[in-house]
Amino acid sequence: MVKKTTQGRKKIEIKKIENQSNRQVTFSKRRVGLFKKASELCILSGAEISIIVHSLGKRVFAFGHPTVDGVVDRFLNGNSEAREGCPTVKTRDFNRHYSDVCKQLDAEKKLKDSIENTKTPRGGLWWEDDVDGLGLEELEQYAAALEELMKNVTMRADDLMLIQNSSNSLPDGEGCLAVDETLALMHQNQATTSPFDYGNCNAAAFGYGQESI
Amino acid sequence: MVKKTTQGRKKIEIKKIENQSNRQVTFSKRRVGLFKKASELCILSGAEISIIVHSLGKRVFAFGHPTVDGVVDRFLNGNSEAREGCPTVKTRDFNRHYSDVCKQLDAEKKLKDSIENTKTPRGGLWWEDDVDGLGLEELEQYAAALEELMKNVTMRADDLMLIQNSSNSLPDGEGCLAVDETLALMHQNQATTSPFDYGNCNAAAFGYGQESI
DNA sequence: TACGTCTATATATAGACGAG
DNA sequence: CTCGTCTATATATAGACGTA
Repeated sequence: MVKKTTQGRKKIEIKKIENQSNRQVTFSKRRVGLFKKASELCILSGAEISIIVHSLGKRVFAFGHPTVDGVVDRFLNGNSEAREGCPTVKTRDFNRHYSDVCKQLDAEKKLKDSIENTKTPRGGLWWEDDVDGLGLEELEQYAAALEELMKNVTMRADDLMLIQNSSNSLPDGEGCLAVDETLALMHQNQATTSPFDYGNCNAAAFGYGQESI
Repeated sequence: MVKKTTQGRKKIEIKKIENQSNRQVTFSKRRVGLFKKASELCILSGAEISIIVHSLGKRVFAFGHPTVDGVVDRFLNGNSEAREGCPTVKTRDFNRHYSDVCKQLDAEKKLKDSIENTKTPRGGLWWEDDVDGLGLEELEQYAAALEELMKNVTMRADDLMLIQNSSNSLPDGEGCLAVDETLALMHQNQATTSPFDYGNCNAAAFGYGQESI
């Protein structure tokens, strides 16, 4: 019987791996692990997750959850009228302009989605690897997803400003009531804080060299 | 000695947790775990990662690696001239328009960054929890980050289309050489495929109800 | 060089509780 | 309810190899 060659998993320090080869391997393995975790979280808790990983070199990996489409459509074409009547900030026309691009991308995306779905029996989830250089379709989808998130954020920011403004300039809130209701419906507030501390995160030294990762 | 109350970790099936309470708990725990993994991956492999998590209810959680700023500036103000001379698709003016918004957000973000950094000694990493309802500043930052990613994606897509176009309409690529060089420099191609299979991912049933998560 | 596989071990975490 | 803590176990994965 030969000597056991593997002593099992070794403990490693969480700091940049200097050995290029090891780093590449670890990156691959852990990326898979991360995506798997994300997948599980999605399924278990029903959350919507998007992960974008820029490797040092050039690769872009992305993970995302089920068609981020319906929400987009709702936001773009749906009940956005309720917000139209109120004095919003400059983000509004940005949103409007954004709609056009989204439309275009959505069109292409929808087309490509059918193709993608056929070759991804998993259906709900889509992952894209090595986006640049190959997947124009994936990029479209990826972009659309980001846009959706973006819009969400912008909208929320817009909302907050709106609230802020209304409470400042017109404390009575007359004429903006509808919006406030919409907001309350969209996201009922619930403040909590959860501080994190993942060790020496600041120790991450970035070197944007021409690595092969 | 009392009877052992915990039999340790139990195996669970990867499918949507029906029990609302359990789901919430699992969501929190696993989200932390996911972020930690991401953090480790960032540090170990020196990658740049952004994670956006939309919980079912309204919360938005985000994780991101060191200031996604420098890249933005480079993309916005920097060497984007090389691309100006070539026939690009409609995404160009979108980018331009986008710049304005980015500028504004960047301005506010930069201001808030200093504040944020003071209260986050980790420096490199930033996380935002419970964005809506509280952090207008965080929203700005979040939005800016998304925008950056968005721009990356759009740009890549743009590039791909450009390449595609040039190879279609002008196979010789005359006049677009500079761009191709830029592209090659930006991301030297390297095609690989890594298929994934994380079990029954399609089993994820989404219910966008008014849950408390 | 770049990945699957194979251990043995380092971690993540489901469930149960206790504190707000 | 919403979270930290505490086990005991389910997973992830660092190294080492075989393969393409």
